[in-house]
Amino acid sequence: MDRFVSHYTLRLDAKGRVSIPAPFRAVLARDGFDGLYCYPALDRPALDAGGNALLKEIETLIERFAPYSEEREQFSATLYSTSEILKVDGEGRVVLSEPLKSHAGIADAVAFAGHGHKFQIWEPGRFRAELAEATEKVRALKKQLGTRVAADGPHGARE
Amino acid sequence: MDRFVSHYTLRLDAKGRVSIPAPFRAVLARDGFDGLYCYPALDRPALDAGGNALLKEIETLIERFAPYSEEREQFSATLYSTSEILKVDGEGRVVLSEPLKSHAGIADAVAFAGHGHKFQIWEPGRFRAELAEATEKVRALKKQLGTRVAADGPHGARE
DNA sequence: CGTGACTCCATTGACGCCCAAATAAACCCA
DNA sequence: TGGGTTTATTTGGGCGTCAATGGAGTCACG
Repeated sequence: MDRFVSHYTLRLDAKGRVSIPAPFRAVLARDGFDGLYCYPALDRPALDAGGNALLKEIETLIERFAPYSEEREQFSATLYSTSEILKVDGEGRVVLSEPLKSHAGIADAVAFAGHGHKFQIWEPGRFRAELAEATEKVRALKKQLGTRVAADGPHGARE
Repeated sequence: MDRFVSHYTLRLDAKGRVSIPAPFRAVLARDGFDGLYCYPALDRPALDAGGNALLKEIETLIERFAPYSEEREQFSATLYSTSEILKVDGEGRVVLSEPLKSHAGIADAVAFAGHGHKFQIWEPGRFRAELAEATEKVRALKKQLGTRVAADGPHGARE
């Protein structure tokens, strides 16, 4: 599989390290990126993380704007300067920097949530709330769409 | 990695030296440029810095104007004449000249901010302000993009 | 001879790297 | 199906290395 799927909650150790869930590591390995590309999500208290696939998405986003345009400069400045490439140790762990942790309100545990080509890192409590809210909205949307739009996933219950 | 990513704040020592962040040095080494190409950013109180990739970008920019045109002469005069090639000592440090420091308002510390193919050098306080402002604008822009994207794709719902 | 700049060396603190224990999951066989 | 075993993953800790910083020595130039 080459998609980040499901979610996992893990604890930080005394040195601030967290294991990236093994299934996610497998996806990253296939992606071929050395390290973990990570930055604060723009519109929510979470971190976006991934590998080359995520990097490519960012580039595509930036290239929507004309070269040398103010918008483009701001996009590349914001995204590149707030991004970090976290090193992954031999056991598959990373250390989140202070800015990253404070953006997401992370203290001693994190929730990893798959998003297909990338995944997000949340403070576990906030993630539960976000998930509940998002589920509500999706239900409403689905009702709007009327017909069966498939996929109300079977794996929501996991922790 | 061959891009300047993330940002770092470092202090100048009594002799006015600053270490270039190790990750940035690694990118420069791969780029193959001897020294650090540096000039005052045109439209903000910061310095643009980099290696061959930056030099190439400048050339491309100048070539957009017709040869011998007034604009071209002015561009090349401005960019090239205000540029400096800073020497990097054995420990990876540089000394910023007075004109450079005064353009950016730098006193005893600097912030290095990755921009992909180049990086910028800021007075730390100003950088924080600039980053906050740029992030705001990017949020707004992305919101616009998001609505547009949602109309044509299956994964618009997630952002 | 004085001034400044560059090179070289030393300190300190953080970080990456490696090895080991504990926990949890998957598996196999009776 | 249940028990026991094996494997994989997560967690903990110690040690070595590297990066950031400060200072001293050396050379070039005015």
